[in-house]
Amino acid sequence: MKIATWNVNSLRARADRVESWLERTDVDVLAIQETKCKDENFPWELFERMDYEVAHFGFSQWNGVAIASRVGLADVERTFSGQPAFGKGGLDPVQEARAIAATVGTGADAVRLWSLYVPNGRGLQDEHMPYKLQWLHVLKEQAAADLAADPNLRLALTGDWNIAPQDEDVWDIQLFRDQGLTHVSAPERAAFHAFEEAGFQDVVRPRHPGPGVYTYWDYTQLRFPKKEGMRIDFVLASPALADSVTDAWIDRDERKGKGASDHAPVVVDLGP
DNA sequence: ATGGTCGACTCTCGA
Repeated sequence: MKIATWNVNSLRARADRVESWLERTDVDVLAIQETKCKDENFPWELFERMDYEVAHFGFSQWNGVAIASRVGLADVERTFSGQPAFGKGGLDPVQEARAIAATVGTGADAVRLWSLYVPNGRGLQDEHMPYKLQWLHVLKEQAAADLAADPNLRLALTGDWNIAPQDEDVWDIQLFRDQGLTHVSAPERAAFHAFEEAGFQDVVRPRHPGPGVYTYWDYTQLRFPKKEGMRIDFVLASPALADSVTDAWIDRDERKGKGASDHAPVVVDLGP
């Protein structure tokens, strides 16, 4: 079973790309982030044509997450337990469409999989930053509790984490430091590492160590042709799931050409 | 062979 995660930056704008990518790569399960649509605008027919079941969680032009699977899609859950809502300036907090889960595969091969779009944070002093950190903290607590309840759990936390955990995960760490940019700060990295301390493993990095290995390149300033990217999309696997990984890679080629998302897909092969 | 934002949607914001 091959699983993948991909921030598509609008599913409608990327529909042709997603369809041809699914045909080409033969993945069984795709976790999607930034669908940027509500259900009524979702390209359901794309997945029907391809014989994938799909579950979507999106209610505006912002965020939006989905899971498509051709190996079963059960027990869909929208938002994780205790997921913080974002409230600003005294307005009512809004629960954003940033997390959806499903059980994919069957029998001993079944995987509980989350498609996650972690809040960006926007700025080190922005009110979105404590929201991001709290969001991650609660998710980690939930995932750790799930794992404690069943140490053999096959759990995949996949998506756009909006964190570069190591200095080599950005093209110029000094630039990020000098400009006080997000994604590399100590609190963000601590929030990410807490998942690793809880037993979850990045299953791509061991197979594709850096530097210079990225999953995202900004559209501006020729970042892609200049190889100036960030590694911010991850598949974190529980120990039992990590044990069954046979291969993992970043499909950098998908970032090429006109009409690409600014993120590349990340693919994990769990074997036959 | 990859090229100087892009996407949703309003007159701008989020990434």
